[in-house]
Amino acid sequence: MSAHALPYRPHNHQACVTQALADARSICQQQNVRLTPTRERVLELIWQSHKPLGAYDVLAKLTSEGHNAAPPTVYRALDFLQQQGLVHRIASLNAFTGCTHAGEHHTGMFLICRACGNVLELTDASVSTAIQNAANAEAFRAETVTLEVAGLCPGCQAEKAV
Amino acid sequence: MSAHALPYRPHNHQACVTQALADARSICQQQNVRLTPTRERVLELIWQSHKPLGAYDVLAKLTSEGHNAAPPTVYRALDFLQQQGLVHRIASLNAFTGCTHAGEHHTGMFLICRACGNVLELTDASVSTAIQNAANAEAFRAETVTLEVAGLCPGCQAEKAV
DNA sequence: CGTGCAAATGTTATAATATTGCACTTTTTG
DNA sequence: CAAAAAGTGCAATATTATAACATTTGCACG
Repeated sequence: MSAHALPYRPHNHQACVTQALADARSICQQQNVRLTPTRERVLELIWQSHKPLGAYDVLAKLTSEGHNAAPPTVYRALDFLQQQGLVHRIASLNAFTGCTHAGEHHTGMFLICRACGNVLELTDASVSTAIQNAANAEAFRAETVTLEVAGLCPGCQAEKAV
Repeated sequence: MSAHALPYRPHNHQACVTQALADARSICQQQNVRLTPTRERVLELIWQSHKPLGAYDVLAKLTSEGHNAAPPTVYRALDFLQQQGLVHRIASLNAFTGCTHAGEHHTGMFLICRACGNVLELTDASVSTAIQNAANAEAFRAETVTLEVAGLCPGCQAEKAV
């Protein structure tokens, strides 16, 4: 098999950003919602790496750029982006990360490296199925799934081994 | 099959509490750690229902009892109880719930009813296996899993149908 | 084209959740 | 008993998130 998943190895990250922004524009146009400059800028900031960013990190970057921003500015933009499926909130970190499956219907599963902080978003049918089955067995109607796995990514396991 | 799981139907909840406290005493003794009065009282408060309680809810109850408590009082007790596997933190709610599998090694899965607020903790081998497999497929070493499913419990589905 | 409504943003304040640091007390241990 | 370790009290503060209301912008419709 080839190398590790993108977040875990060097890559032309600018391409990730460009792609994400292009997807976002296209999705918002399809949905007939407005990707305003603030929203687009927040999305771009979130995409600056594969490490989730806190709302106040985003805020700091905005204000350092001269944008006249307050917390609600950022939270509104993030709420919008979440609704459009362009970013995800990582509950265990109180932070936000760009969605790498924008436009697809999916329940994300997040692999969060506790060493480097990078996050890989996956969709795995057998995981989703198992969760649904477990919920069904209790007659529980599942609506939203939060699945976040913390551990060590391949690269950081290697470092530790040295 | 019999009725729904405990949290979702009327039951003698005092028995839950009593059992939880007895388990806690036994576990702490085995682990040779101290279940001090404050820690025990916090555990008991957490167990007052199957609805997760926020740290500040616990704090309010403590102070209303005349206990001279501040936020660290509660967070320390909760940290201790988590370390001993006696309570779980529900990341998506910023709240805490009593562990119904105390003493067992497990990765919990939580079914959280958005209507009544009750939480059911499950262990499901096929879910755990599927998650491990998905992580392994990315060469990711999984350590801790946060799995929280929001939706409607059986009782609240029925109410809605009326 | 303008006017009026809805969506988005600006602004101030505050709520809710969580941690730090230090002093002091209690428990354990040698 | 003395020293070390664990636990607690307490004040301050950090971090995350929302409420409330004024203002501006985009856009459909007359």
